[in-house]
Amino acid sequence: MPRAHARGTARDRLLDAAEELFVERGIAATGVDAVLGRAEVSPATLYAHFPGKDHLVAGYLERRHERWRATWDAALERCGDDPDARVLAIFDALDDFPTATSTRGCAFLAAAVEVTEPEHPAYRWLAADTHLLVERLRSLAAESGAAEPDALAAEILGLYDAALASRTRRTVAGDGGPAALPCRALAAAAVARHRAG
Amino acid sequence: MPRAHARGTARDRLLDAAEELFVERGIAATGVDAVLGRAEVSPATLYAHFPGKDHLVAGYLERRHERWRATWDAALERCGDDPDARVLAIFDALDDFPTATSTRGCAFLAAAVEVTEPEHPAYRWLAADTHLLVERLRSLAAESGAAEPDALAAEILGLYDAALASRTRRTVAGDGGPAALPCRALAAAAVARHRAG
DNA sequence: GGACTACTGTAACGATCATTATGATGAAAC
DNA sequence: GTTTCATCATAATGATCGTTACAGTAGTCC
Repeated sequence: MPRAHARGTARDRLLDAAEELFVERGIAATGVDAVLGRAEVSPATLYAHFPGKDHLVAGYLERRHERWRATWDAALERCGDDPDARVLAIFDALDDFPTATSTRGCAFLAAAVEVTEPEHPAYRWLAADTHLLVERLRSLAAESGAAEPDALAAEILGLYDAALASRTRRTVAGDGGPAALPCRALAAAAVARHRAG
Repeated sequence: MPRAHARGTARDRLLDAAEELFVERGIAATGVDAVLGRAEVSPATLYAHFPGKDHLVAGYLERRHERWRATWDAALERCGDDPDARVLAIFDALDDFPTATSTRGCAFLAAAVEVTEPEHPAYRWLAADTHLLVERLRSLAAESGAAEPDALAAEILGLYDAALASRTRRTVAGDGGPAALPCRALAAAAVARHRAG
């Protein structure tokens, strides 16, 4: 067993460091050396686990994608069978998600700014994030009795994106940022409206 | 007069090229050489106009900020004195804005991913974008008779951010993207609700 | 004990990239 | 006509950065 280090395996430490730094400073602005330093890992070990920086980026997004899915799953479990609560569970997950205090927006939309070529190994995870959100919200919207599940799903996703974008806006604008958006309440109203209409 | 070129002055061509490339491929991923090539400008000329790449980024964001403000102004003018239409004018401006067909989201939130240090000469324009949106929407919300102008402004800004985020989502997700969001109609409902409530 | 494994630290390599240097061109200003 | 100025094309410079190479160490397995 390769241990000896107090903070988990080298691979985990690399992904932890990559995630922290990529989210804070951006992917391109973060040198491999910075990741190695924070992870307390030597260069050879990084390249033993990943073919290159591109795949480290992909690994970071893959792990974050799975963590988000698990967080959302757990929030859904807590809702039991209440269809309305289940549609809104995405906002509970947003509060529960590790690094929920992040001052920057959606990590996948942020990565999409820097990873623009479909051949990039991380690109598939950008698509995976949107796919998960769209498909799951559509199912949940349908189960809640919405007449137009696609339209309700788009509204919920819009509120989700708005919540994350407002984090960035507050970060860059300081005091001049927007007021907090009551996403959950607005989403609940949307659910009711879509069932009534 | 220094002309001779069919596409405007060297400075304008530099900013045009920078804007196109930075929006398409990201700032860090775009080399100065690529900007020079598209602008048909020599390196010495670039550094005669800008102290460095950082200031070229700042110049690009400054010009885009002013263009957005002018587009919004024009949309407001067309609304005359109708307070409801004036709150919704931001969505008209979004349609009118040059490069409205952009497949990527808000250029300022995108730049905020890559420009994270407040000392960067472009940073102030990130803040300026949010300030303009927040302050102007707050004024317009108050003029529309909203009981809580800040809350209405936050909702409108949320719909604006949602509209731009969904562009990125559709780009990365292809067919699996979200349905189009009827932002203007949703915003109109929010305006009515805030006056009634 | 010896082979194996996961890892270390440091240094070098090679490519990329922002920036600077240089000398020349061509049109306007006086 | 000469000065001025914005511009050009090309090459060099210097720093950064991703990647590789190398020699060595500590613990596991048989």
